[in-house]
Amino acid sequence: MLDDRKLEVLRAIVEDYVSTNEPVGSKSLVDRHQLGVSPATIRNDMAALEEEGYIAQPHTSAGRVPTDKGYRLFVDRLSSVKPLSGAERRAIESFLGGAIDLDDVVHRTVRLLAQLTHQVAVVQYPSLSRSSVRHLELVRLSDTRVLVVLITDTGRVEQRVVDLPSPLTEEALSDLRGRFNAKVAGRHLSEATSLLGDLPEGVVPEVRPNAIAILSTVLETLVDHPEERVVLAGTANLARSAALDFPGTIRPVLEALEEQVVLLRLFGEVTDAQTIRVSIGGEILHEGLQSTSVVSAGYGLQTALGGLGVLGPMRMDYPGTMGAVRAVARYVGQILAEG
Amino acid sequence: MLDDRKLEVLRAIVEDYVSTNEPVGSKSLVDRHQLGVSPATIRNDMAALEEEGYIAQPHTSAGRVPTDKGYRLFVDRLSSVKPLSGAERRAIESFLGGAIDLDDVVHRTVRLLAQLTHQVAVVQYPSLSRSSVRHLELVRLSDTRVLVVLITDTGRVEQRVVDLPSPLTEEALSDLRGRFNAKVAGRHLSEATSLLGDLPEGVVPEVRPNAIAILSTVLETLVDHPEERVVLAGTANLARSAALDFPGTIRPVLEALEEQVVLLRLFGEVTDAQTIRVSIGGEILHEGLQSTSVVSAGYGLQTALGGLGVLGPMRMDYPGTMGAVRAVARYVGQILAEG
DNA sequence: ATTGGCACTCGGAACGCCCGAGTGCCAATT
DNA sequence: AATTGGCACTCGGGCGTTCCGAGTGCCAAT
Repeated sequence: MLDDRKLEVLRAIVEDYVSTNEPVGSKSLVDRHQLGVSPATIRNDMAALEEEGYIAQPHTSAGRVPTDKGYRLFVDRLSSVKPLSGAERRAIESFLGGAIDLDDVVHRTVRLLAQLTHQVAVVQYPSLSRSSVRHLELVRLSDTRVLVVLITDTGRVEQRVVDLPSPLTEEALSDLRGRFNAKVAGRHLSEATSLLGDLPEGVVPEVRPNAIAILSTVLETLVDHPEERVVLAGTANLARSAALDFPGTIRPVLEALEEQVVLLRLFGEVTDAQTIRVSIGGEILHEGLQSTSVVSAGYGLQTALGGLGVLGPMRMDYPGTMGAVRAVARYVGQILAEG
Repeated sequence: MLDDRKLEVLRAIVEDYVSTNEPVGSKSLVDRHQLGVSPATIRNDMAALEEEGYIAQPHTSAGRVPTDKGYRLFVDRLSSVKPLSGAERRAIESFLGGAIDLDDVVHRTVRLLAQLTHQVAVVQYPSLSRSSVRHLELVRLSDTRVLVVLITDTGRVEQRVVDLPSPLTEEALSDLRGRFNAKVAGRHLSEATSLLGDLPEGVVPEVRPNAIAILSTVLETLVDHPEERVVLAGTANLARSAALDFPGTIRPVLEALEEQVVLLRLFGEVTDAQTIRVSIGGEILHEGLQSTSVVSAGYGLQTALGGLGVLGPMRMDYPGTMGAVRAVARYVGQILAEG
């Protein structure tokens, strides 16, 4: 049904529409591309493409615009990820290289991504559940209050204050600290539940209630319900083409961006690193994001530590954006592995 | 020059314009307010107010709109901070009460503030320089790498990895940890520079280079150039009245909101808690924010730990917004003092 | 000092008009 | 069967015109 030329026409339509933001007609298509046929022929092809649902006209007597389905076909079969230029690669390297800690890495990454793609960038902190424990510190605040500080191999630091059922000496705390670290240091956080299960049994009876209190805080808040965090940048980029690309206002988009839950679903559901995912328009199951697209990837060495990517209007330079997201994801993976 | 009735007219203009978003004319003014005089009289007063620069007409034959100067007079002399309703107070209390750590307090606060005021909310993390040290932890990552973790009384946790000039044993590190904490625990971070200055002299010569390395990291990154952080929420609120309140697009506003430096200048320059500051339109020395206003306050017990507030269009409910900002700042101060 | 009267201004909504890009269809051509 | 030139048709959007009314400034009267 769709011969090569029709596909070529679709590609041309997508490319032209992305760059001009105007419905593209048969005449301008043959002018701007070497298709070797007349406008009338293109019109026939366009009618076929419209029949199949790849393109649509905003109104009669207007040019054609790609539909969700059209963009999807374009991304899947008509384009390839566009590698970054050498200058861009070097810029990424030097910009991310200067980071001093995890917060800094994440914030630099998100700003970089926003600047490279001219879209809204989102970066998830390395997921706690996929990190391992570097160190677990217990700090005595008072007789009956202890600060639990968990540090992961990716540099995340999580802390909670625990109110103890009974006073605890510095020595007993020291002992607990040793026991905890012996159990979990270097281990995956997801293993922690089983590893720590029998910990209270080892300590002397008087300390046991305190050990349990601390343990339950660690397990509940850090292991069972780990807090996932995301950071974003470049929201101003939405306003650039707002009137053109978003039906009424950009309000619903901004609202969606404020909901961590939504962002986590869009960018956090990654399992393997390296793969670039693209979600287009209606494929995104969120009301306010029906006219946006999301390009996301996991970062990390083999298993993904977290997700990152960008969100922008459907009318987006997919090859370029995918290239930028891929490149940034790779560098971030590297950097986190080193640090 | 400005008798009582003229001031009353100005107040009425501001109130009407804020609620209707339309230039207000002499006729509708006497209709909506009990001024006891005729439209013609009001017109004379308006001419005087315009002469003095408190109001302006968008174009001939239109109603009047308050100028920056008009809003300023309104805020300074014609309005008072509006206390929150009991329900609102209770909502704040219960919402902020559930926070589990500093991150949570800050994020809840900023969302709460955005929701109460329907504006963009900004909250600064407690400034490092105004916090005191709760604990300084040194974690040995390898023979020559140490992780420095600083925990403040407000719950902020800062961390840096230090590469050591020579290997360091666990015992030596323990010794250093003790010395550091003895010096600075409970002390103000701003005092740290002088307090820590002679620390290396106390340690055995072999460890001294390492002590200096750790010390310099602590001083440089945490004391001399402390990282100030801000969080924002409610950017979607900008889009609500975007077309009405912002000349072209909201883009420059969104851009300004992405610059930490700008936000810190607007919200971080607070010295005392409790005072509510209002900056209106042109008073804000930033290009993109000429048609916005900022309501900010410091939070903390007596000296401010940090700043918070909201940013919105100049056409804003100042009394209500100031009331919300004040109430939230107070609660946050309390909560941080407890935790 | 206040007020009613009055002429004047001007932005914006409503209307009609026309242009041109773009389409679909069809008969002719290869 | 695919391609093409020709042609009538559609319709959104730009443009000029008209019209309305809210609002103003000024002035003479109170």
